[in-house]
Amino acid sequence: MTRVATTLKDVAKLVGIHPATVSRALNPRTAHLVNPATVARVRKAAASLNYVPNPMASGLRTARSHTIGVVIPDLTNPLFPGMVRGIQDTLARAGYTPLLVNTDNDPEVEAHVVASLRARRVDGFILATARRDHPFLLELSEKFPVVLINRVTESGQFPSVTTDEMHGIRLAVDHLVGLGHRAIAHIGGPAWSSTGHERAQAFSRAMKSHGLSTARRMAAVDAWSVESARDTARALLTAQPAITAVVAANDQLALGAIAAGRSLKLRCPRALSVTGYNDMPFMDIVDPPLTTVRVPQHDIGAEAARLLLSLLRDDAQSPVKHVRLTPELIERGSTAPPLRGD
Amino acid sequence: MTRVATTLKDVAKLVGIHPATVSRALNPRTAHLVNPATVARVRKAAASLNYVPNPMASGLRTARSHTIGVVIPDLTNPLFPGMVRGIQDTLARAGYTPLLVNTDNDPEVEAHVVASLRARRVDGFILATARRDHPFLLELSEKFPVVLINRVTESGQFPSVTTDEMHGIRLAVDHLVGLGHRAIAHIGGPAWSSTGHERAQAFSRAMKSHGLSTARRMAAVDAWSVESARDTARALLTAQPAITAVVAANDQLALGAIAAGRSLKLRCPRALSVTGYNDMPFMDIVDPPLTTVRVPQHDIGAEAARLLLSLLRDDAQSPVKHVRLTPELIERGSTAPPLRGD
DNA sequence: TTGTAAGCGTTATCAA
DNA sequence: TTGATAACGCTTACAA
Repeated sequence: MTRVATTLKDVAKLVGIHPATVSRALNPRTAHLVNPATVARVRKAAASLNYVPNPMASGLRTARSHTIGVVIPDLTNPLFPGMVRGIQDTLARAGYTPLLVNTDNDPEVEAHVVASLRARRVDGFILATARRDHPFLLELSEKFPVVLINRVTESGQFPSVTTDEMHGIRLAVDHLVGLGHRAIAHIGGPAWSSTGHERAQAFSRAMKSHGLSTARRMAAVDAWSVESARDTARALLTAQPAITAVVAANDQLALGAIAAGRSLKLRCPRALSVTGYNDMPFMDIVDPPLTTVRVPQHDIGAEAARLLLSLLRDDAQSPVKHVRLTPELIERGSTAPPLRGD
Repeated sequence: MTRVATTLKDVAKLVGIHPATVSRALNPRTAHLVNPATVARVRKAAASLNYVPNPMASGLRTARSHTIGVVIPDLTNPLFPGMVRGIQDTLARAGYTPLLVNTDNDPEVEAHVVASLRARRVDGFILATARRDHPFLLELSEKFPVVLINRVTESGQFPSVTTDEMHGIRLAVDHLVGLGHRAIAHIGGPAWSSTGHERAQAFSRAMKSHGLSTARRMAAVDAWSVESARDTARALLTAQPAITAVVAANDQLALGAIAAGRSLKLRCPRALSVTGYNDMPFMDIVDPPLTTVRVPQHDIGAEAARLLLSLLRDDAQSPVKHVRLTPELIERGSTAPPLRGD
């Protein structure tokens, strides 16, 4: 269990030069300052000794950890692993390491984990926690490069990577209207959620553009869970029996809506069509296979990482960038023409 | 974007004492060496300045990063997020940070990511990559505390956290036999996989203990994927039409077996019963709901982290520990009595 | 109980 | 083009 780490000094001794020169030779940004022949000898010696720079030493000296804080609600929510891999893959290629933490959608936990990441001296943050309030976001962004995932603020003042929620929800609504549905309801996300909020707005507009009413057909859940959606959808479907289709704000809520329908003898898709959002893994083999709006999870993560890396490079304050990706509709078995129009 | 970090020196100046004393006062392991009154003053001053120790500085000095390398095949495989959260939650409480990397089941990638974790000076490793060969495992374990997840070596020489595969597979076989099945097949994992290997062995023994034959009823897939399982199961079911039930080595393979049966007009569960292994998210709402062996994902991760932490504490070489957790059978809709015995 | 001082492995500044 | 040196912030003998 002995840890023998070779250092710059060891390499220097082997080559017979000063450690500082070894440092310069090995660092791509300073290698041009040193005699190419020496660089070659240093490289060879370093390789032969399995020299690997100590990131704690260089981090201490340079005040950069080459580490990025990644804050998500919950890794076991199937929406996130794809995004996290996009982040990991992209950061790794640039020599950065993500430090991943979960908030469980609890603002206090979020404050705590962000503090712990700051204690770890991360160089920047990727935040995938889509709350509408953002108590410490402004302060954080003054001190660190921050990229928001799946979430923007009203002011658009923070760099972000999002999908076009308006477009995604419109795809779902258009699809249902195309099938002949008129009485379409929305099961929205929790009130504190920014994506939930946006998708509800998008639903309103899409319906309006078709000249359809949303009155008494919009409900919001307490939590992004199948159970919460089941209760909410059940109440809504009971109160508004004319409803023939539901646009849910994400896949879990769609599954809840389908379960609610089933409990009311409204089989999906015959008596009730339901669309989801996200296209989580296995949504193609649930019963019935879920028609849903697919968001490019890996791409979102990759773009967020790229954006943050560019922020890390530019000391100059370039204008705040927003990357917007386009979702697509995946038509499966949970949607069908209504039994009868109304 | 100015980074102002307070240091020990700042705190010392405020209190009017030497930085070394501040260090001692703030470190729980040395606080007893310092006057309680001073400790109190230091704590107050540190809090007022928002002092947070710089882990790069202390890490450089102590040669410990308080960081753990966690190596998994692929985060987007639903088996792993639960385990990772178990690891994260447990390590965080002990002040350790996991560094998560994926191998995509590629030994070369694995070698690369392990090297990058060593470069980052992790204090130990949790390896969830269940290959039967282990080229660098011995060397790695000589230099670092290592805990294996979901995998043991024949010699049992490395600390590990596993589930009782023998028991889990037996639960599935007993369940099917109890339903009246006799011609039970096994769709096994890839040849390189240690869990695949063990579950196949477990299947053989469980069948033997019931006096049932496994001849020509065991196949292995090329990869842990639904597609690979579909092809393998299709071939097996075509060649051995008497088969009435399949024990799959994991949930994906079970889904593939169900799809294969469907393509052969063998509806699950009426004409073909299928069991899975792991109980991934949403296996309760696929079509049909999957009967499967549930492994306690979060617990596995948590136990692995605990075990590694204990290794980190004990310099003494205590005997190699193996934690074995017990899986349970979750009976759902993919299993039923056979149409007719044989 | 506290202070002193050295050093962990790098990088950056300055001088040669 | 290279060498010398100091410093990053912390911990830990050792001395007082």
